[in-house]
Amino acid sequence: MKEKRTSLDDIAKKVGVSKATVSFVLNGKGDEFNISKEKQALIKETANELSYVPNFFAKSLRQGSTKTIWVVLADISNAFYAELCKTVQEQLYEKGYNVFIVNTSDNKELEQTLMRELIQRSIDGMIISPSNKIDTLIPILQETHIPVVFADRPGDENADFVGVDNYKEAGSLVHAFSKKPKKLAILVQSNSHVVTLEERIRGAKDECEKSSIDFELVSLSADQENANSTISALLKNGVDSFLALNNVVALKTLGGLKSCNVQMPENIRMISFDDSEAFSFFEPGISALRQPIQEIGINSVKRLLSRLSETQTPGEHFMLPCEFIQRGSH
Amino acid sequence: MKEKRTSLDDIAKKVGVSKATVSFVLNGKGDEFNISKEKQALIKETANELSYVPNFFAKSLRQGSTKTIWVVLADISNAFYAELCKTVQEQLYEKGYNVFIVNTSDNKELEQTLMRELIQRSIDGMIISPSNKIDTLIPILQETHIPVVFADRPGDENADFVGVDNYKEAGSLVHAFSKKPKKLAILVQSNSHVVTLEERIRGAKDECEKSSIDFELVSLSADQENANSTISALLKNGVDSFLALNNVVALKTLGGLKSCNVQMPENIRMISFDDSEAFSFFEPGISALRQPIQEIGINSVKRLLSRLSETQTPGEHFMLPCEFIQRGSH
DNA sequence: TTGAAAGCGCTAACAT
DNA sequence: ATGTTAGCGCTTTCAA
Repeated sequence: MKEKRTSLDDIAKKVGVSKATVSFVLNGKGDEFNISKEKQALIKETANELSYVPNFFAKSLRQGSTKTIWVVLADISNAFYAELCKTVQEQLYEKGYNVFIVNTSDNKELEQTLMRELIQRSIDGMIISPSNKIDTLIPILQETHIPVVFADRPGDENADFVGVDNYKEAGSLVHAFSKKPKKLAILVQSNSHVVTLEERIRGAKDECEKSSIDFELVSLSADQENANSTISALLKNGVDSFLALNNVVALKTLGGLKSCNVQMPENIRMISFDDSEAFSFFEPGISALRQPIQEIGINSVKRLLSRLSETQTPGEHFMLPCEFIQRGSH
Repeated sequence: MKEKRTSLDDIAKKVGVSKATVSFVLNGKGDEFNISKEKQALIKETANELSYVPNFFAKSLRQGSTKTIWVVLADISNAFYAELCKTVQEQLYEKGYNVFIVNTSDNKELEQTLMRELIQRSIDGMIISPSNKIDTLIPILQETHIPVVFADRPGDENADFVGVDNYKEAGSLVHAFSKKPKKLAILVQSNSHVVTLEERIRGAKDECEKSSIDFELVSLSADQENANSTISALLKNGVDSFLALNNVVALKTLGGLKSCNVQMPENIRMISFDDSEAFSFFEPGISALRQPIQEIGINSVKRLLSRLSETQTPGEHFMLPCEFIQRGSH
């Protein structure tokens, strides 16, 4: 089966020259080494004939470098990350890099294995949204000197980061409702314990306390039926404003609200942290905070590339502003 | 800066043994080769101390194999593909494979470059949803004997394929409306020319003709304003049933319908080919054909793995059934 | 104008 | 029980 790939040597033998000559020609250095036009043509032709493909590993082993960047994310099925890595991919491709996306499914163990692989493969750089607490990653990352940019979820102080100020933005949303909330429900998913969400919670809470707004922090079940009854209970309990802290929760909240048949925005108001394509098609449209996903991607790449050239700059944190999209639900 | 990584030899020298011994120990074959416990411990310790990380390229070059699979997709920001590659990733990870996702952004040139890279890196296998017409890909793929499974979008007759029967499924949707359409609008995006969509169009058209249903094939602009006026014109034109041929178009259609303030499903009905998380939260819920994304993923992996072991089976096409989700819009 | 040969880091067959 | 050595396929210096 494995009818061995053609190697440089095969071509050399067939043409009757040395490996070196073939290597020169195939790497476009034929003229530089004054190899005769005819010989060059012959070599190229033969390479084609034998459908020669250089061995990437041999090449990498020899030269040490690979034009490869990894993008490591927790959950690619989340629209936010999908959009992010699409942008990153496009940016990097323009610069001649291969980019591989690796989905960790929020599997911390996998993430760590991956970090080791990263070093093994001596890739050029990495953009990551870590699901691990950073402390477990940093030591691994420090063994290597490969540039890493954290996107969306921050690393530590000394690491580059591009994202938004979740604390501040969440806080500001508390004041975005058209009527001051009598009672505000701050909604999250039951399982997730990521930094970004924790920051948003903290931001919303602090702001409520500062402005003496009555609030309740609520975990919504993954099951829609359960979520519905939670929402229903909240309504009975006097909640008139809903702040969903990410797009997944927002959709669940919306479902719950719909099942309770509320008047929005007259009696009940809601805002989502994270926008979604579908939000503008609801009646009323769902007002949402849009994160500058593309800008996050673009800036992550920009930062990575500058890291790739000048090695010794200290880590920087880039906080990009969000935009509040007013639709009708708030 | 590049303070050279520690190699096997460094450890060997420090401990005072040979490279081979170190290699054995570090690969867990210490006992097999009867290397003394103390020496083993010492070697491992030293490796740790020097924070040794094996060189992936050297290893691959030597052994020929990499436990690596590529998943190549046209557009990762499409929920369908995002879900698909999440499933694939999880399945493959369980089997001990590294999976890299590559997003081509429907860039055909990039896709071809990638195919070459694929061969260069002698990865173990690939799952792909091609954006190129297959004829340009097949010759490249045939140069190698690396197993490839086509998911969602088929390759040629001899290649493995896992997906759905777009022709048949689209046809059946024509009959799924609660009232026989007076006039049916078949909606697509203005730009996309992918096989799957073409099949769906063909299926819907043929079925309309067979059942003498008046229909119109409509390209919806990417711009929502334009899309809205298109929809409005259709309504004026007597269209009472809308069949959106993928999730993107469905959302656009929905927006248009909403802007026209129609009564659904009394006067106007709509169905989407492709489900979306948000559909159940509209009023009425959007009835949709759900593709078995997870099953497509699972079966693609299953097929790839069997290809990986027994080499010489002929290509097979797996057509998985879809499920019609009745909500309220049809 | 071309070829020989060293060596990137690793594994495994073959010696001791 | 451990060391020696021959490559894997490629690039590149040095020699001819």
